[in-house]
Amino acid sequence: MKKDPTAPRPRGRPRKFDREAALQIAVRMFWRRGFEATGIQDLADAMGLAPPSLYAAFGDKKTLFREAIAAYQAGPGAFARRAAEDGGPAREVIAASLRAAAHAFTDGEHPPGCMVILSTTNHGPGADDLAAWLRTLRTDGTQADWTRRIERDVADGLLPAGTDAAGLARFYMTVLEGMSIQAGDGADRAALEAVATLAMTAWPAQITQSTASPRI
Amino acid sequence: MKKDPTAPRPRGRPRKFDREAALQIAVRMFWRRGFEATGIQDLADAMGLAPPSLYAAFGDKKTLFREAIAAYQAGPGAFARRAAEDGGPAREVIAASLRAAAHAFTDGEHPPGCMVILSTTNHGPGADDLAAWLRTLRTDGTQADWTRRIERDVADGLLPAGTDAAGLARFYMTVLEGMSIQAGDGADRAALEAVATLAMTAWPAQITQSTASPRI
DNA sequence: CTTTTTTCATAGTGACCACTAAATATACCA
DNA sequence: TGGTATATTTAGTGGTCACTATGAAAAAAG
Repeated sequence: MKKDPTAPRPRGRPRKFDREAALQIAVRMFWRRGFEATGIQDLADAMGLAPPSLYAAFGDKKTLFREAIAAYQAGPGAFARRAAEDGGPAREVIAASLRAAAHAFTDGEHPPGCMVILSTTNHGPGADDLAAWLRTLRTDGTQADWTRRIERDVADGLLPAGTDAAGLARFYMTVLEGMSIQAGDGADRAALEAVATLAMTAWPAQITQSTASPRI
Repeated sequence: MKKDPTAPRPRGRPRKFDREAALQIAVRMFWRRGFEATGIQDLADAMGLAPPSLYAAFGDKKTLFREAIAAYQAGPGAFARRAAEDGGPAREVIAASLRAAAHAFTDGEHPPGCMVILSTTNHGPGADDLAAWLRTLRTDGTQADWTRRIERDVADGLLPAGTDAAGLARFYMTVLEGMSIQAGDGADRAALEAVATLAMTAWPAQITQSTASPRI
């Protein structure tokens, strides 16, 4: 991902700002204020550039916002994906995600809460498309992934047959979404961890490992 | 609350619109789009008035917003207060609140979710005061009320000594806040009721009525 | 050197924002 | 009927919005 020092330099005048650093500034502003309340002028000022340089580097405001969301998901918002990578049972994955969220939402280095959950909860008609896109990131992303993991555990006999996988996944997504608002309202790390722990006590009775059919 | 027909009519030219109906329109617009994404022009158009009439009747935008929040709390947002009025144990009050929320958030007559939770989650620097006010409505309102009820149940012996009342109240507020986002994302009434039911399974083991000291 | 390519800073564009000055209309009251 | 008080309509105010036309500056290529 680093740039190749042997690569030929581009032809024109080199830009005098760090595009990646400027993108991180956009992430933080959109994260804290949302899409509509963040102005191009605010972004350009914080990045130390004039608006034309911003437009040349990132395109229009919606394009920049989409890239900022992608950068969030690849960086500070990667906690859920990382928690899912070990491929363990759904209960472990979700518990780890909520714990990681409690940590990430209160790390002091970033705005509180999850950018995907918070940054278009309010929007005018001009941002309906962005709001719909973020909604699919929530429901077809994390929540659908959790649903599939729970279904797999039911198939494996780890959870009772008849378990409402979609409902269970929605409950934990609801908790994650609420934790984002709580973080914005000032809840500290211990408070969010307590919320996560309490939420996990709602998990259905697991079938003991001895009676469950092992996964191949 | 109805106007007295024997009261003398006011002196000047009577206004030709229904102030209460106009306020309800403002409630719905602020509820759906939030404070900043709702324009005075949009409000005036929807109410069928010109901006000066709106300013004469309601004052500036922030004042109208505050009145809209008050109207929401007195009307569609009164479900939590109503659920609390019977004065029963905290578990019943909170369970009833979540059930009522699942119903209210999906009644089809109003925007989805809770206005107090949703309408300033994104805001620019110009609305910091409104956002802070709504935060106090959440944390010092419903959440603090639930905390006091849980503390009372602990004192009454209904819940184990050492129960983290503030943490338990925060957990259920987190669920309520998440339900608001889920409602906006399209979760239907049955889905939200399932979330509420699942959340209540996290309630700590109650002490049986026979062993608990009765409330005077 | 000159030419080409890209970025830069200046200085705007029209559209919309919350909000209002001024004139007119409609009520009550003396 | 005239005076007063309030509401209404028209037509704006300055400010900010996202966005850009223009030309100078800075690099590589010839």
